[in-house]
Formats: sequence, C-alpha cells, structure tokens
Amino acid sequence: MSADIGRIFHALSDNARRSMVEELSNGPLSVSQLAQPFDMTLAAVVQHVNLLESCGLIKTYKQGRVRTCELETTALIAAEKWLQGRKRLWERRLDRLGDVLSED
Amino acid sequence: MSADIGRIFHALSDNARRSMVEELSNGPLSVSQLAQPFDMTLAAVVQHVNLLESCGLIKTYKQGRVRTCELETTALIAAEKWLQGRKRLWERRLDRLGDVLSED
DNA sequence: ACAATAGTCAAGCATTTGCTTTAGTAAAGG
DNA sequence: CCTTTACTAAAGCAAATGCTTGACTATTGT
Repeated sequence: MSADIGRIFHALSDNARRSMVEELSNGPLSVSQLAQPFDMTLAAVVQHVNLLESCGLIKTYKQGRVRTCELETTALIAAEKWLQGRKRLWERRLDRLGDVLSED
Repeated sequence: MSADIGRIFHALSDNARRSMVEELSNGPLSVSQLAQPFDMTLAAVVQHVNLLESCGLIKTYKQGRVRTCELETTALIAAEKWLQGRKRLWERRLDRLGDVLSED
C-alpha cells in the first residue's frame, strides 16, 4: 500500500511520463499516438507505458495490433490522499499552536 | 513552475525522504532527531534534507549548531494541484461522454 | 503473397541516485 | 582549553534509470 505510493511518485517524477499522463487526461491514445510528441524511440515510450501501467496510473488494452492507453484515477487519488494527509496533520498542529498562544 | 513539479515528485519517490516528510508533518525536528529512525549516516540524511529543502518541501533554519527542519506546505499543495488538474480533466471528459450517451 | 504498420523483447551504455567514508568546521559543556 | 556534539563538504562507488539499437512477432493493407 504505502510502498506503491513511492512507485507512483517515482513514475510522476519523470518529465516524459508526466507529459504522457497529461496527454491521456484528455482521452485515451494508442502507444504510437502517445509517442508522437516525443523525441525518442517507440521502444522507449513502451517502457514508460509499462511502468505507468505497473503502478496503476494507466490501464491498457490491446485490440488487433494497437494498444490503447487510458488514464486510471485510482493511483492519482492515492497520491493525492497521501499529500492531503501530510498537509492536514501539519495544519492541525498549527491550529493547536494557535489555541495555546491565544489563551489568557 | 512545471519543472519544479518533477523535482517535488522525485523528492517524494524515495522512501526515506517520504518518511522524513511524514515525521515532519507532526512538527519541526533537528537534523539529528530526524536521522534517528534511519539506518544511515547523518551525512546521508543531510543530503536528503538538502534535496527536500531545494524543492520547497521543507524549510530549515540554523541556530547555534543545530539545524531545525520544518514542513512547508507550498510544494505539497503544488503537487496536489497537479494531480487534481489531471483528475478533473479526466472526469469532465467522462461526464461529456455520459451526456452524449444519454441523448435520446 | 508481400510489404508496411504497431508493438515487443533483450542487451548494452551513459548518467544519475543513494549511499559511504574521510576529513573537516563551528558551537556547547566540563 | 579540551572534548563532545551537530553538522558539512567532497570524493568515490555500486545499483538503478532512461535511453538506444537490433532482431523479432503479429496484424493490416495492397
């Protein structure tokens, strides 16, 4: 569970993979379509796609010879929740601190 | 701006650094205190702290010989916003798709 | 049947990452 | 003053990462 969070953040730390996720948030694309904006081999793009799928950021299905990639929100939500959790703890602490300071 | 997002995600992709952020969300700690739970040299922890600070996840100030680390929410919020943005686009697209399908 | 398209697999390679060790500096405490 | 504490800076190293190339498979179009 919390080990997966690391893999999600790692996936999103790469500029190319983050761009791919951005493209896919506008709708599904084939691997070749996804590869088009990038100055790298199709083989490299496939490796990125595999990594994105393995950590649950995208889902893919193949029909005929074309593999279609589609965004999956579950990993996105998991990462969001982790960030919110840290922020919430921090803010709650500041609130308690404020309470103590405003005592008379 | 969007280049920084990559550095934030990269910082959070490491288990040790993510644990440090988790610890710091409960309140500020000195570098030595922060290092205590980890099976690694202080020098290694300092390197993590430097990286966390350089991408805006934490803030540090030194007084005497002790350097205190404190969580900063700005980077946390930036990452959260990016994730929300992707999720929102994707969900809006699903909504439009639903509208088209429910036409009579 | 033959070629073009779409993707896959494996090996190899330069760079980056996460550490370590060693050698320092500066502030506190006895 | 001398030692301990808290951290820092630099060099080095093994493992991981992001690519490439080359060879290959499976589907589609002519």
